[in-house]
Amino acid sequence: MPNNQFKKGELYSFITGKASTAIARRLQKKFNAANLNLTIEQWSVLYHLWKQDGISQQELCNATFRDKPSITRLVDNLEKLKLVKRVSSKEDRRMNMIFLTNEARKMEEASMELAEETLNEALEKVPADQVEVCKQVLQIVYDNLR
Amino acid sequence: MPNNQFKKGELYSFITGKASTAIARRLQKKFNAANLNLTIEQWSVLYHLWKQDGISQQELCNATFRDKPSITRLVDNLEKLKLVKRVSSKEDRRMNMIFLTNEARKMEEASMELAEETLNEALEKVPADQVEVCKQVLQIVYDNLR
DNA sequence: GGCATATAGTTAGTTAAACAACTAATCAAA
DNA sequence: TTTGATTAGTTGTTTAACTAACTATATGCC
Repeated sequence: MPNNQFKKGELYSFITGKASTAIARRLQKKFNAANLNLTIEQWSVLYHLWKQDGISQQELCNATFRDKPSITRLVDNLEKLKLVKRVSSKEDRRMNMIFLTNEARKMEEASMELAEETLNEALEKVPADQVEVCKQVLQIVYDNLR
Repeated sequence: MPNNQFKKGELYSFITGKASTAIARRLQKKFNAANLNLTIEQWSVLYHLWKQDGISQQELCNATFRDKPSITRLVDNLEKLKLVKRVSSKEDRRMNMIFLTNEARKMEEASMELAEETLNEALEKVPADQVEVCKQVLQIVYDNLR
């Protein structure tokens, strides 16, 4: 029984993701306090667009680990906020290429600073090598379940 | 700078909790396949009630790390499913004590088995000592942000 | 007793996730 | 070239999270 690492009563927080929920809530509060009118989910889409925009909604699905309806609605809301624009592709008219507006580009620096700040608060007093192990475990978990 | 453990580009999955999302989705699929008509959130409430029922909604808030409106609605839906009952306390009439029905008690064993199964799949190929480190890190993160 | 304050829970409104069913465009193969 | 399958994206429905505003009960203090 090589993998019975969880006895009853220990599995709750692993499944419910208490830690990542707490991180997301803290970051959301920082956004609100800084008058960054963004949800964490919207930020997670912009995060990938800041690295490269002009990608399709399907590529955003893969990058953000969300399904297509979720991305449709997130892009809807980001468009309402005038942070992105849908441009239908000329090569394949099924596809929408998603582009950032200048407004959205301006938000990158401030929001990324708040994200790093949040993670540093979250990881206070955790030795770097343990953080590394934790990251690796979470990556394996993700790969195991895909 | 003792805590700058995250360079840009590494923080995304920590914040978005990709791993715990994947675990929850896998467990939900197992519930559906087993005709357990339960959401993961409903299960997370039952999880605490199986340990002890007859507790207040506020105690459920603390146990499940949710706010009061969330618990109100979860209890609403669990009541519709006839899995719990609200009984207003005689000592303090503001409080609802939440009790399991027999129906709900019957679901404990099967659902907990599926939860353990899910975690074992998630943690396949992860050495037990690394799982331990990961759990400790996530606990510290949670404590740091409370 | 009466008033302020705190606590328990509910309601309303917005955003998002999951799933199923759908449209439209593309591609592949007979 | 037309038919069938695949891919990209949208829409509808249910469940849930978060905030703010609300009701009702309890408590503490004068």
